Amino acid sequence: MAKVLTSRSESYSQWYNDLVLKADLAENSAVRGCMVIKPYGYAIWEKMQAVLDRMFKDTGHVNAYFPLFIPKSFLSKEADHVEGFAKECAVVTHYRLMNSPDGKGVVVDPQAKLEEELIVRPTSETIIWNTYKGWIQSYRDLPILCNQWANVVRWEMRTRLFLRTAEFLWQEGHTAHATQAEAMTEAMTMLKVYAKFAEEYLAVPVVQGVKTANERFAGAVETYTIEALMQDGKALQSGTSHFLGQNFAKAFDVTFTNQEGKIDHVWATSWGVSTRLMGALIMAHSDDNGLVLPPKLAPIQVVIVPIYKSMEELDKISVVAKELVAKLKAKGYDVKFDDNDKKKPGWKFAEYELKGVPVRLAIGPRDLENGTVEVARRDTLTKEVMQLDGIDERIVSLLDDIQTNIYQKALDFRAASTTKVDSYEEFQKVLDEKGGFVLAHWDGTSETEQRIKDETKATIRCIPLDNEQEAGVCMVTGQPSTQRVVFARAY
RNA sequence: CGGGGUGUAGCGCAGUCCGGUAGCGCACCUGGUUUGGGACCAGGGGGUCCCAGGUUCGAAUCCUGGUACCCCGACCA
Repeated sequence: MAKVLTSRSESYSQWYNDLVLKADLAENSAVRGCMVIKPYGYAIWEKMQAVLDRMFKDTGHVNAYFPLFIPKSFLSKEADHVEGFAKECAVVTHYRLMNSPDGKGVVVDPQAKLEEELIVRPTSETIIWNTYKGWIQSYRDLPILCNQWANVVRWEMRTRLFLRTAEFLWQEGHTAHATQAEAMTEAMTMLKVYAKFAEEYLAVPVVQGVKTANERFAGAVETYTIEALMQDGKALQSGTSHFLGQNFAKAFDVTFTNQEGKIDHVWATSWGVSTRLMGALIMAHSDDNGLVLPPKLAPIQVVIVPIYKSMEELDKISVVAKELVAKLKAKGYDVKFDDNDKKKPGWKFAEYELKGVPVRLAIGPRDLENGTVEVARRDTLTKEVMQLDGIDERIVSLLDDIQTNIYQKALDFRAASTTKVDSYEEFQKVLDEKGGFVLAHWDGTSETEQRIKDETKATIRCIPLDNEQEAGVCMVTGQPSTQRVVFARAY
């Protein structure tokens, strides 16, 4: 088979770049740091959106939409928040262009300078809390459980398709509550939603945990995260849920009258996942032949390739194939019968492998004679001839098997890539030679965490929820510690 | 934002050192033979050589300045 991808062993990052481009997921655009998500890639994102949106609705949330632009003054109201985002904000300063005096093209009209500059949202807490102020008077107005699907802009210096782009798509939930406990429960609920989505749909096992102060979202009291492990041993933060306390309520003066008639600030959360999940999906499962997609999110779940010599043969195969397509579609699956006469079967096989289609069926003259069909599964690259009769039922269970199998594979990989260490020396050795999650004792200080980051490039990904308590000493300072935390080099 | 590399047909590249008016593979078009793992033969079309200046009789090639992408750092989801 012609090799179209750099192999993972040769260069993991090059493999990733090749794969995103060759599988037609996305490409770089004319705008620095911004990508074009191509139809095949966007179809995966749409499936993610559909599932997540359902999960949000099922947990009581509603969708709304807030402006792309945020008055500059809003951003500076919460001190930590502005500090966290100031360095990567795009700023709108003018609202009009004019013909260039030299006749070549257009220039910004200096007359059209904005009174107050507008920030292109890097996240929407500020504009939303400014809005919520008008929505909330009493505890009867609470909770507010809004989500928005939107694009945001963070002016990154170095970008990579899906993993870090200047503009990306995401959803951001913003909730307002009467009590601290309720807001905390909300942040947890959404973390669990993300974990469930990652594991059941992306087929990516995740560690749920809380971030350290160093890694916390700017403006949050606590940041909860789901951390996934990629095949190269690096961690990928795949979703975050923040307990914002009363920070934004105080910054935007959002108060309410509680049941006792007293005025209090509102409690808040925010939570989001982005097109970065595409990166997690790609890097968790795919191989040197191309994408491996979990059936639940694959745009095409089953493809049927006819093998034929004459048009008469194709016609006969089409009858069988179209019948099967109808059956599977009736069961809710996305099926494609590729009767394109311009491409040969071998080409199609390679192409659908590259694009990660979970199940490929081939039907040729031999199958018509024998009442069979060749079934190939993408995850294991194995083929089997099965009876055509009842094949739709077998495909349904096969798709389930594949979904389970790739999750199990990722889970096994994570187990094999998780190492407990008790000395700083061993820590560094494991990071360099093996990678993955490294569980170690830490004294709980930002100084030590920063030192480890400076010296090893590894960060604390999270302190797992329900973490096993275990007396020990910090591997760096020797100070007492009550539990191990998860370290890794990360994307 | 620092260091390095690369921009030549849709894609991947050679040509650049040593200046003389652009080539290879794949893809594309036409015809034929093919079709159970990226078919073959024959013919054909396609280029402001990243952009802007400069040097020169002449620039893909030399000089200056931009710009985009890739890799490695710093920053971040």
